[in-house]
Amino acid sequence: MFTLSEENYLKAIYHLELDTDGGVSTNAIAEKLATKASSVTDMVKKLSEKEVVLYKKYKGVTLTILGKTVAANVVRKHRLWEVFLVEKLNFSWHEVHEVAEQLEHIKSAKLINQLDRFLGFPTHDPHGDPIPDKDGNLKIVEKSLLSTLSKNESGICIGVDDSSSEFLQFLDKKGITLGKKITILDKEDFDDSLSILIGNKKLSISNKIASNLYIRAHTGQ
Amino acid sequence: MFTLSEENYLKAIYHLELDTDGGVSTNAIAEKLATKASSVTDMVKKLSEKEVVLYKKYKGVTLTILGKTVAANVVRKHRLWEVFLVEKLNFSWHEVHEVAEQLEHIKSAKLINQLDRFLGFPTHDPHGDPIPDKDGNLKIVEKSLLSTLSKNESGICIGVDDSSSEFLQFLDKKGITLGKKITILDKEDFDDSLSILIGNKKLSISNKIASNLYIRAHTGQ
DNA sequence: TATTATTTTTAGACTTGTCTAAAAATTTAT
DNA sequence: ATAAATTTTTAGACAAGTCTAAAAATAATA
Repeated sequence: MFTLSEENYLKAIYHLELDTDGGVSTNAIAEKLATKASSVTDMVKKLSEKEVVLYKKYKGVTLTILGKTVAANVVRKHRLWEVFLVEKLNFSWHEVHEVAEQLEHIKSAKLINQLDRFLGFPTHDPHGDPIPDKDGNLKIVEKSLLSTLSKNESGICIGVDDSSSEFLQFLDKKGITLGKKITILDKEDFDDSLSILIGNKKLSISNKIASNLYIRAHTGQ
Repeated sequence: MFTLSEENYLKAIYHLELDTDGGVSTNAIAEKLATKASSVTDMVKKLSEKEVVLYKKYKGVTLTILGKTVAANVVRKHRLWEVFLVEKLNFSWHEVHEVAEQLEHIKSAKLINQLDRFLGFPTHDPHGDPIPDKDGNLKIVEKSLLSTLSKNESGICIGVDDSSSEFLQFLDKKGITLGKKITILDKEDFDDSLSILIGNKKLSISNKIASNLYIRAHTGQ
């Protein structure tokens, strides 16, 4: 069994490994968890003894198969609870993270399996991130940033890169939600801003926004 | 804000105060929490400084108004989650306690208010215990033990005293559930066992069982 | 390659909540 | 009312997880 703190470290390493090649550095973990490098070293030794990470001094850490499974399970719980909060308890997508951070540590296999069933076995959380299955595997969807599309191309909005509360609230205000079709009407060379069609509305969005929205390719019109 | 441990102490004292006159003793708290008296003394001092209990050395503790509010809120959360687990996730009433012990410590006012609404503002948990309202008040129902009824009297089963997993599973097996009408057909002087009518079934139950079932008076036939 | 800068680890300390063993207070019984 | 038994508190220790400051290893730069 793992403590709350251990689970948080495993989750952080799990997320960091996704966009790092080679081991995850002590400092990267420290920054992600808002803690000190010395604390990370201590914990990483503990996790290494528990055989959930591989650790070589000064060389960073990687998750073992076991560690990856544990971490994916925490992520699974986090995302299922987010779905619950949004679908059943009328939370907005920018309100769920803080509460899900607590709920993800509740220990009960039956609870999470029944919750999964109750929610209709969802595959993605409210931010468009995939929900790992019971074995920790997640279905990869080929996705691209909205900013990489060309004029007249279109796609379905499937997720966000930056999931800060401010950004999510901004999207709410503009009416940009998951599942909507977005078409590039025009690209402005001057500042890389975009003119897009979403639903039946025309919007102008900055490149910064477009670089934080994920799109699934959408063939046909 | 209170730590998980502090909340558990407050909840224990809250429950113990209900059937104690005068302060709650150190040993009673220690027994309830399966800890040592010396640990209780330490914690009680801490709680006293936080002004949630009144504490006089060697004289036991009582909750302050603030302490009672905090404790009642933890109990409220525990019981609402129990309702959720049984009504929405198909848990049996003997499976809910352990999970609710974890869920009761999740901190989010919105979460618990929305959960309350989602469940239809229930007044009692699956064991028949009342759910405190937002201010910590609970509606008292005049209830009596089944064992105190006389021959030919009847009432509605509204709760259990002993909520151990074994007892609850026993009740499941016998078909004794909350809300059912129970009529005393006969009382056996020899061993104080009872012959009862529940639904359209006749059952013979021991005095021990009858002393753990709460009944609300039921006028009329 | 030698030196500087950065990253990582070690060493020692602190907090929370717990424990054991012994001392002090209270209660019970003779 | 004094002695014995019980309860409660104190004193000191320990584990988990964190921190600061200093040392060691690695990486970057001249």
